[in-house]
Amino acid sequence: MATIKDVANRAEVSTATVSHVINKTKFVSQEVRDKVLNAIEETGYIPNNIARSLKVNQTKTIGLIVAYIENPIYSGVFREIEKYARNHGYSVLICNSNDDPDIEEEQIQLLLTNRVDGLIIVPSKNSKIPKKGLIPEGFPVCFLNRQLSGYSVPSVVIENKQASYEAVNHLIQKHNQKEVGIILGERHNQLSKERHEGYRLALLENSIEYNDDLVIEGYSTFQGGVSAVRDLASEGYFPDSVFITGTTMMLGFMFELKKMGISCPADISIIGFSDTNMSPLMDPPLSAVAQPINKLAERSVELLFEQIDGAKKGDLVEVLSCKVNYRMSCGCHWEPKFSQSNYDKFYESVYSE
Amino acid sequence: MATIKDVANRAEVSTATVSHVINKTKFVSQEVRDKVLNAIEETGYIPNNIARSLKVNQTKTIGLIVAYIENPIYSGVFREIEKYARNHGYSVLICNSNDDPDIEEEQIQLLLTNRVDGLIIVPSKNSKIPKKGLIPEGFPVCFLNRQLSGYSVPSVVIENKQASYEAVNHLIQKHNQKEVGIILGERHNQLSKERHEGYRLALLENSIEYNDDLVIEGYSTFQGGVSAVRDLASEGYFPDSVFITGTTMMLGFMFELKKMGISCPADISIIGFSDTNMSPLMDPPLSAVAQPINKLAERSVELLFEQIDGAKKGDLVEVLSCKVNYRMSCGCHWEPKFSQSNYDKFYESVYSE
DNA sequence: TTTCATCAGTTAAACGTTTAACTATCGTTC
DNA sequence: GAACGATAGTTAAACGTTTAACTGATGAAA
Repeated sequence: MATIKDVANRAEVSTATVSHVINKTKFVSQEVRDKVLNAIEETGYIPNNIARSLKVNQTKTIGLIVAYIENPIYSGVFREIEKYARNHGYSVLICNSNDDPDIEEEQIQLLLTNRVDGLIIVPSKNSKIPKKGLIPEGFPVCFLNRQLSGYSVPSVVIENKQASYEAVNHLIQKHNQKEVGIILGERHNQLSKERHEGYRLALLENSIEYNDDLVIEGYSTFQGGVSAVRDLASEGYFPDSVFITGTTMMLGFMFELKKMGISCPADISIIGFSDTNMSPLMDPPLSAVAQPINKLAERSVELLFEQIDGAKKGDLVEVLSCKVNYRMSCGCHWEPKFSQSNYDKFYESVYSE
Repeated sequence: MATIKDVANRAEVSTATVSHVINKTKFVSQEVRDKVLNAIEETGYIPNNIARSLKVNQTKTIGLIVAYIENPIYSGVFREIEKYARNHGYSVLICNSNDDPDIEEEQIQLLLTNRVDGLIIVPSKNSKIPKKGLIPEGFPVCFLNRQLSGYSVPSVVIENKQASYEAVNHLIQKHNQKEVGIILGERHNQLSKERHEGYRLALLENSIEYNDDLVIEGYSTFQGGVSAVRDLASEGYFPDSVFITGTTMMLGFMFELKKMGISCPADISIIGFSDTNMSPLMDPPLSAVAQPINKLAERSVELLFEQIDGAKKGDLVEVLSCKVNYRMSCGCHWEPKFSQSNYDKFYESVYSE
């Protein structure tokens, strides 16, 4: 493969001149420039970014580690991060940790060894990233969507409590629901705690007594959603509405509901967490909390870039608020209007094969 | 950041020795090795893969360009490719072309400049990758899922005709359907042509007359699926079954069906293309053609590695057969059995937040 | 005519590794 | 004790760039 030397020889100039025309770092006369450009054309020269990176000590690459690339949230986040990064002249090296702390650690190693300029990490659930030793002091890092305490690393997360409050409050105020249940993943989990808090707050503000029987752990599984329906039914009374804090559980819940002949939203109102592109197509179209994918991506990259540019961010936590999309599963009126919406465009492109 | 020199100084050995203990390329006495290992520990040395790549002239990185990372097929393919690559000591740089030929070209440039050792490309729909000039002669490349003719590049694709034949034949033979429709994307499109062929073959073999009124273009859109229902209904007769060759169209079709009060599978049997993890959760659980994601990923990486190791592959086309998963939408009997299946595991992990 | 700034290009060191070629030491063997 | 092979480490060039420092030519000002 041709090098800058080959180009220089062919154009009968020095490598410095070639470098300068490529990078526009110094004025080069039209005549010489043309010679160089021709030589590049003729030799099929492709600049070697590896050599460049070595010399300038930066790779213009950022590393991204996500738990599951197949989660629409993360594939969306990746798409946005990559777009944003590319617009700023950066590439992204992405790794899939499978939520495995060991793989996660290995991947951090790998990315550091490849000298990425910064790291955006969705920490794995049982992350054991050492507080020091693995990642050099002061290295640009940003946590995404999940925060880890005790690190001097900024994170950008979503406002779980507010989202939960909003959804539950909506059920109470707009649909006059008095018995609202909530299906959490695992109660002790940080995310669940925050969502639980928002739930309690909404009850409190509407002077509804808290009833722990209506709080169910679904362990984020389909089966958990199925069981939740049974649990609620066996309590003798069935709540008139429920806020389900996970997509999997929601699917299980809906599935079992249908099986038992309980109709939504007639018999029970539902709001889910994590609005996806499937939501409007469900039966009934699902009302759900939408995570601000774009903002999540944008802010994390920005926080990273600021660090790359030298700013210290400490353990700053940036909290992004969520929007709840109300469709039919909570009892709202909603029209699909697919023809004018962008669903079509989305599906056409994304699911076209 | 510490370099190999710092380590060498601290351990009071040469850089060559340090290199040898890191890479295990030469015997080093226990005593010296320990000194080096300690020095590495003490200096917090992280090997610089950039420098290494420059020297050994390979980056142990492969480039992957997909059309849409959010398409579950491609995020799945990516996950598998990354896993497979990592097991062979390779990283993967992935780019999202958005099916835009210009972005695609730019990204190929970028990856080449970053000296990836090989390239796996899902060509964009209107790909204008130049036959020569952009990618150096003999550079390891593999096309994935879509093939481009006229290039000396191997590809791995799925057997569309066979899949289509199988699905349609199933409708005819198992469910005794005489009028089977097919919804294609665009008729002139290569994929559609192949699927169309499989459809015709199935009819022919079962001595059913071909009727062009039952072949509908849905342009791979949700709206196209909606229209297809209306078109078929307006023909006066409604087919008893239909093979829908795209997820988006299938969603639109199902949506409109429900709206018109046509029941599936009682009134109409449906088989879709592209089985996803949503299929079993649909109402009714969807029968669909499943693309062999793992094989697709594995074979493409293998083909690439063989080229990296020096083999010439020409324009070899590797065709992978698909499996049709028969659930309820075609009229088959099917039991969810979620508790024992791996759906739960999948959803638990992937959609947990 | 001298001085000196500007211009357009060159020289060569440096980035952090790898690795072929080399060296010094120590046993063996005859 | 000479010759030699094995062992364990070192030396230094090379990979393909960038870029500070340098050079030589040109022309304007004093």
